Amino acid sequence: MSNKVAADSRRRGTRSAANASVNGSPGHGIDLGLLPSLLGYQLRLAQRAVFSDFADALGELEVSPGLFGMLVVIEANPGLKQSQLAKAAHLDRSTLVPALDKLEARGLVMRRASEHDRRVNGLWLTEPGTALLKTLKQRVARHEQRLAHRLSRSERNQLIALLARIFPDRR
Amino acid sequence: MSNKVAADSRRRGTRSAANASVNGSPGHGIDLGLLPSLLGYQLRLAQRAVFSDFADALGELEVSPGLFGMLVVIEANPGLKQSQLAKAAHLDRSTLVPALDKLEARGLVMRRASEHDRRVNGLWLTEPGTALLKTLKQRVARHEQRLAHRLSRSERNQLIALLARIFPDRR
DNA sequence: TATTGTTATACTCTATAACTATA
DNA sequence: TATAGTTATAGAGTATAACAATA
Repeated sequence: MSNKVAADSRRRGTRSAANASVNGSPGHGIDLGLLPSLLGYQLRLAQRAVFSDFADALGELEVSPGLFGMLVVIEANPGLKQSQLAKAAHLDRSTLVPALDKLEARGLVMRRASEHDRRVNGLWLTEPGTALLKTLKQRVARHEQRLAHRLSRSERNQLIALLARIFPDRR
Repeated sequence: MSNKVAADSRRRGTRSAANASVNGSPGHGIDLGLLPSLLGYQLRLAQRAVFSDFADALGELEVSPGLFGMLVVIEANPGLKQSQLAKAAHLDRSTLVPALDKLEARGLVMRRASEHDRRVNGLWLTEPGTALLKTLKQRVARHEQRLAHRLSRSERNQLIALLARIFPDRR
């Protein structure tokens, strides 16, 4: 059976066994088969590494990548409504509620009912929210540097460009 | 404040507003600020797209990327023990238990107690498990093709290589 | 009727701690 | 004592369905 895997790999112009030792793959002697040749697999590992490093970088500030993104988007679009933020974050509007509750409870974000349409909550950063975000951005910048320290700037830019091209149109 | 973001972007040699319209970013007119210039953000979006396409590709077979990976590794390492599979999959050994329960309940995988050390379960694919995995691999190959249809083969290979280089040594 | 925010609920994925049976 | 597998439990993160207020 593993010759079948090898055959598949040969056809694709990759070699999984070789990959396994070249690849950042674990040194525990387990054969990962075709996994290292799969985009989805590499993406999952890379994201795991990135999230873990992000958490280290922000440390005691206790802001997840998702919450950081929300702060950035609110700052860039003061007064936007929850449903707009949900769409920008690719989240259901019900999913956003507890996240905003958290940000509001920490005094970083304000919901303010619209005067024109009283169904709507506009979202603003508070002054402490703006201040914290400034610090967060500095840490995130350092995190990005650390992450990509094995890549040249042009490789990093190319990586981002390649990633951005993968998305199916629908998403 | 958004001029600050722009300044950051300028310093980094990227332009987030331009990115936002070039990037597969949403057409809902919300400014994503510096997010599109961040590796972690692009990685998250790319992984979302990949997982969704993976699910479509495997459809009624109802096998997640994680379960697929386990089947591949068990096939490549017949008889490996649970703790080895957990390590290869970057999971706690307790996390593996319900996943294997599922695979065993579906008749795809067998746990067999070792004769040498009765604490150990060796893992094997069943005959139906091997047969299903063959089908899964075909679907995954098509999924990978579909995913990367905007990239040339060399771009795809380069993307995988760049991703593999991001990992911090520790992981 | 449709939209906005909310609640209740549930599902997936993951981890930690404590247990058991072995070694 | 240490290891392998298991259980109980909990915490993110996410979604769907139904609701109240408002348009």
